[in-house]
Amino acid sequence: MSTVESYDPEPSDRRDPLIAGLGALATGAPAGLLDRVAARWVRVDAAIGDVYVAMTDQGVAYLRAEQDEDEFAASFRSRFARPLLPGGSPPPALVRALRTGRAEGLHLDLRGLRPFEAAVLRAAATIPRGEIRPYAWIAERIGRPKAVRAVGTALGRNPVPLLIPCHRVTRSDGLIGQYVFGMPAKERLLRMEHVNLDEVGTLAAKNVYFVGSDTTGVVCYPSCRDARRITPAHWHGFRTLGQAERAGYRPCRHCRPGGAAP
DNA sequence: CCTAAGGCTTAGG
DNA sequence: CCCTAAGCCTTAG
Repeated sequence: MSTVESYDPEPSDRRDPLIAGLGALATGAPAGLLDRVAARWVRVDAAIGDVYVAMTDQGVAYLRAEQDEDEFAASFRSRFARPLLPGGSPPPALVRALRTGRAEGLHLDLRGLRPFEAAVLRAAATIPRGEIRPYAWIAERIGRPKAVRAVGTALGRNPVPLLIPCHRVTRSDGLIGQYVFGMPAKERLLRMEHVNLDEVGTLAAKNVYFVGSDTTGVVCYPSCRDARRITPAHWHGFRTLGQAERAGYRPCRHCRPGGAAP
């Protein structure tokens, strides 16, 4: 910190770096220091209703749909050791992200996450709007194929839901799965993003979890944008990825069923 | 530091 | 089809 470096200690301070450091803190704080320490909260109208959002100087750090600012502050403090101050009006980029569901380019402050959690969220962030992937897909992608349940736990702790679209992660058996804001909200969000949940359900009822085209020999998750273009005459459903592969299909490079590496 | 319990799951019986 | 327990990261104790 420039304050500490530029501080000219009194002779008596010279031997003790701690005293010198404390002294530096006592001299004038530079403008902006407060915002490097404190977070600011704002309220934004999101697709699921009003949410509270905390931002640091690095970006958006926390988003929750609490009842009021006190409740939000309490949940923020139970997780972050940093003061929370009122932040005025929300940045346009944030408002846009929460209204459109497109968070590209928005800065997030994800410091403090465990490496596993960070990996899970990074994978979740790659799921395009309008598509869904299973929890097991994330587990595969991050190289922990059996940590499926831990993936759910990590997503449940997503500090910035909506911005990192954990609602696009659903169960392998075709059910929606749990969600921080509740299952109904998850379903509403997905329908809003034009995920055809009715089709997903219909297929699941028939034990179809993968679909392929016999012209391209490519197999996809049903919600994959490429799967939605398969001509009915060439459409084939599969229960497992293995069955599709045995039939000569290879995983789609876009939705990467099974979590295949790039 | 260690153990236990529990969570936005899933495969297998 | 329902039920169980494996499996694994976190956190509470």
